[in-house]
Amino acid sequence: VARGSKSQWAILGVLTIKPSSGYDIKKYAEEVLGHFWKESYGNLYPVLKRMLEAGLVTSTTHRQPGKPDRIEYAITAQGEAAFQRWLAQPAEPEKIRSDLLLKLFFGRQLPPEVIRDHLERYQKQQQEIMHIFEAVERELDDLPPDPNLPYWMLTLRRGLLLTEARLKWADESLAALSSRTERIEE
Amino acid sequence: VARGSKSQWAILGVLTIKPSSGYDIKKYAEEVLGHFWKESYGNLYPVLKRMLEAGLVTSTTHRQPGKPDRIEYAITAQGEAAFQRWLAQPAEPEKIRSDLLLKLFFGRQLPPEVIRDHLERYQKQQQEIMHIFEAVERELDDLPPDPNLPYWMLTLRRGLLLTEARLKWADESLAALSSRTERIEE
DNA sequence: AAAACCATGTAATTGGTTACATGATTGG
DNA sequence: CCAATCATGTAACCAATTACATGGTTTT
Repeated sequence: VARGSKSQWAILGVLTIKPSSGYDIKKYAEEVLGHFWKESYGNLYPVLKRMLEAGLVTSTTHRQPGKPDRIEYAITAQGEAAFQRWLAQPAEPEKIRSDLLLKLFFGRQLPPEVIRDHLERYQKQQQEIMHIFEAVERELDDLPPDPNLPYWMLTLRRGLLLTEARLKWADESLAALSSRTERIEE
Repeated sequence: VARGSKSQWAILGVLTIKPSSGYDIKKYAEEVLGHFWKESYGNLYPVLKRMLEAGLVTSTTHRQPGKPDRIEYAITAQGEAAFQRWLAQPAEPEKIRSDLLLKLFFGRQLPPEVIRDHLERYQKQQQEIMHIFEAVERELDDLPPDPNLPYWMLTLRRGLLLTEARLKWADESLAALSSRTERIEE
């Protein structure tokens, strides 16, 4: 039954909250899991089909005149068991491949202004992300008590702390860059 | 000429330092770029061949009796130009997909001990990584002056700051978990 | 004697992205 | 009236991993 599509687990996770269509799942992934998980339709729909065949989910089709059918998926007992097993297993380390770091590592071959551009662009991106996190934090604080809340907070906190660290790094890197180029221009 | 194999740029980068065999490049990637870049032989060798055809690199074969031939690649003027162009272009945002965060997000469905395991495993990993960074930092400090040094420091600092943040997160998450489970057992 | 290093490659598979195709409904 | 939302899917492509295949040399 098992086979390693990561997407599978994200999908099952969403379905433990409530039955959803492919569209719903994508939306949930974007809005809620967005800062540590991405899904694309081109992968989502085929994976859902395979999961259906594997008995991890069931589907019910709702006719909607004019619109395409809405296919709602729900997790099965088998799916729940599989999800539980996966949850308990050690997480795989993330694979890292950073375009930006690669460029900076070879940065000597680049004029300082371009390095500055790279860093400032990154800084701006991280600032935006930070604003989103802060907004989400306020939302969660205003939420009615929910047993899931502590776990959502966990992932949110990680986002906040990492983004903070990235901003700190960008700041200090820009500062270091300035002091170096000034010295050269003297 | 261009085409989007990320590996390509890492390879060209290494070759700007000195001509190398596939084996050398892999080693360099592991030892030096390791914390933000991974390469596998299964990708490296085919990509090198394509780059040869595209004129980005040249190759010279050294016969070694008994051993397989050693094929050394060097960057061409064309390769250098292409690398420069790539360096100056905005970096692509990293794609994020965190197994661990996904598990924690749905953590309510898991007994607290298992969550604790996840976090402690992560903590241990990050501690090890931290030790490596600290060792590298000392190495770089002892290095004879090199114009590349500031840029290497840049990437190292990022590793340090991010790992620090991850450790902080793990600590505070474990603490939060303890206080919650204690309350339940009272 | 075993482990680690040097050295290159192929084949199978996966896991996923992007672009394409279609089109009604709702909200500003 | 335009943009966004709802809604599903396929085809082409691709990058990259893993496992397999081979085998001598150096270090512990």
